Amino acid sequence: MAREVGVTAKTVSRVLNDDGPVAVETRERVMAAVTKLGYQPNLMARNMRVGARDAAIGLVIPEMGNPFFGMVAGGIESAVRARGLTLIVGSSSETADLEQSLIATFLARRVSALMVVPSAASDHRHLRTERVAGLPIVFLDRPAVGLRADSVVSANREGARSGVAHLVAYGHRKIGFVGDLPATLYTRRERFQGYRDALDQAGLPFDRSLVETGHDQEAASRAALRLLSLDDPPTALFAANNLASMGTVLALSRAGRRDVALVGFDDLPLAEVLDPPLTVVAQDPAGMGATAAELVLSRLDGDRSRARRSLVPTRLLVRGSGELPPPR
Amino acid sequence: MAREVGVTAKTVSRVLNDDGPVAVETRERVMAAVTKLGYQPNLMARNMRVGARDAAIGLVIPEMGNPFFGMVAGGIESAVRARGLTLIVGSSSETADLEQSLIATFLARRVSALMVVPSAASDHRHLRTERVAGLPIVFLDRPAVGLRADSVVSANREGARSGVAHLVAYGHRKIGFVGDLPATLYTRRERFQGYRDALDQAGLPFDRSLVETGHDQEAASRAALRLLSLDDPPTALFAANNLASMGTVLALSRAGRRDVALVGFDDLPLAEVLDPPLTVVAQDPAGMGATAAELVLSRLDGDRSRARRSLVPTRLLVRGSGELPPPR
DNA sequence: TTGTAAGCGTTATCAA
DNA sequence: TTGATAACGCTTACAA
Repeated sequence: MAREVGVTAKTVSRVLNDDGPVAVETRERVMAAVTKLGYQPNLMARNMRVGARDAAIGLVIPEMGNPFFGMVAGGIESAVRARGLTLIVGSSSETADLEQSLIATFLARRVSALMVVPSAASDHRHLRTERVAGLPIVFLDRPAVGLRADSVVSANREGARSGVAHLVAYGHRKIGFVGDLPATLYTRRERFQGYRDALDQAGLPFDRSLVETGHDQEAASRAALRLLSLDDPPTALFAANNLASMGTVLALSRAGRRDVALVGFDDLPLAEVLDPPLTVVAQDPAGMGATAAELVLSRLDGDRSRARRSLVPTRLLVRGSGELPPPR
Repeated sequence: MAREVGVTAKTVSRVLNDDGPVAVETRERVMAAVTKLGYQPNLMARNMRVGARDAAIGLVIPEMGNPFFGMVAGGIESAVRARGLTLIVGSSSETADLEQSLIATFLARRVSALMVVPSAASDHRHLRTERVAGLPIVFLDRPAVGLRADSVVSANREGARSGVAHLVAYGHRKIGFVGDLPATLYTRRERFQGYRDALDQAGLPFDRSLVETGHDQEAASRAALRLLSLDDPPTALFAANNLASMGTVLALSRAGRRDVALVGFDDLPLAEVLDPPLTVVAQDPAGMGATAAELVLSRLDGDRSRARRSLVPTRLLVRGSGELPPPR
């Protein structure tokens, strides 16, 4: 395009890429034309010729609106920015179909790497070809299904165990579990295991009726209310994710109950201001993104070691709601 | 690539695009090879040949972690998904430089449209060329600077006015303003104007000492505390964005003050559970994203009418904190 | 210091 | 129904 202006064709390329030698006067004429025409070299053409992949990382998350994934994306982006990589994000609405088609789009686009927060029912066998071809693929928050691949997940089980053990340490012997759906979801299962671990370690019996489930804030709220209206209700609750926490807080607030202890998994913005302030097992979403990004970068740099699972530690933030003693 | 398998070259293209006539048997052989090799046509090459732009929309936001922008992105994405467009997101960290370089990357990538939440100090004159070339460009949350272009923004001024008028209606005559930084930011200025509008309409004097500022939650908290410790302190506060709201709530909670009325701009997740529940002027981030997306789509469909500014209405959510009367 | 030819993977055009 | 050829905008390799 800019070749109309000066006189040449590929000299422009030389100028723009600081490639071969260029006469000062030529360079200036070219640059002038470039700024005048607002010329932008076509990246697609360049990549195709060079055989390079698109300088982008494809990220699939279940839901854009969820701040947890927003912070994950933020962690990735800042870790990756220095390398000139941009982030392409798509949301799967937690469905396997959309996830697949997003991944297909990313692959057709020849992204440099793939990062996926798998939806509940998805399967990743079809990515084997790409994996062996050397495309960096990292799974976030939940591991891959049917594929050995890198993954970065929270210390869900240990975190949940510590949260529940905290309640046990304050004297609770009947502790309700408010989980999300579907119950087959990796994080849900792991955190549930942590809950059981804590009970086992304390020699407390597992009571199936103390487990309730809700897939959004309102449903979680109802789930918490069901637990509280049992004949022999729990004296403490453990909420297994941020929506469950919010729902449970809502339920307690509506019921005017300030006597029920509560520990939530995942931190909330105003946790400190609640009454009582909310004790949580905090995750580190930005750290998770950054860890995954570093893993991807090392893979791009040629690290071919075998797939690893990275565990991002959680932190118990003691604020009040988890330290309420059982009534007596 | 798949041409090794069958016998042909561009017949594959015919099959994959349902183009010319293809023998049933040929089609089957091709499809077989495609699935066997996991073949994905190279989108970059296709776009280059067809002269089409990349089927992606470039979105620049100031901060990934902020749920407000996450919801905006979500609104865009779902509105645009049906058209087969994907979303490319970059964050500018609220700096003009990064914003510019992100935009340049998107342009080099030949995105089909550009959506920008401008950072505070940026200027968009350089986008004129693209605009006149017909590239859809929409500014979100804040309008463009130095460029006539489509924009979709909240009804900041009217929303703020109604929030402050609400406080006035409950008898307050000294109302503090907790804003964010920089004070030159469009949303900040508009909401401040709304605040003044409400005072004017009520015949209340404007008092410069009742205006304080903080650029994050902690700073906003300190700002609120400064207002409360004035000799003649305000009986009500208006917080001009979500961070300011959270900081103010924090300050009131720490100071144990339940007697100060508060209206926040932008809703918060647990607003309902706070004590007192938080009255807010709610924005509609997902709606904002959807509106912007529809604007872009109509532009892509050839709508060349002149640039328009779309105002997304706000909604006053009455919950308690804004209805506290002044002490007497 | 600059130009020429070729080719990246795809599709439009025309011929077989 | 299929193939050959050229072209999209760029860069590599080599020649001028």
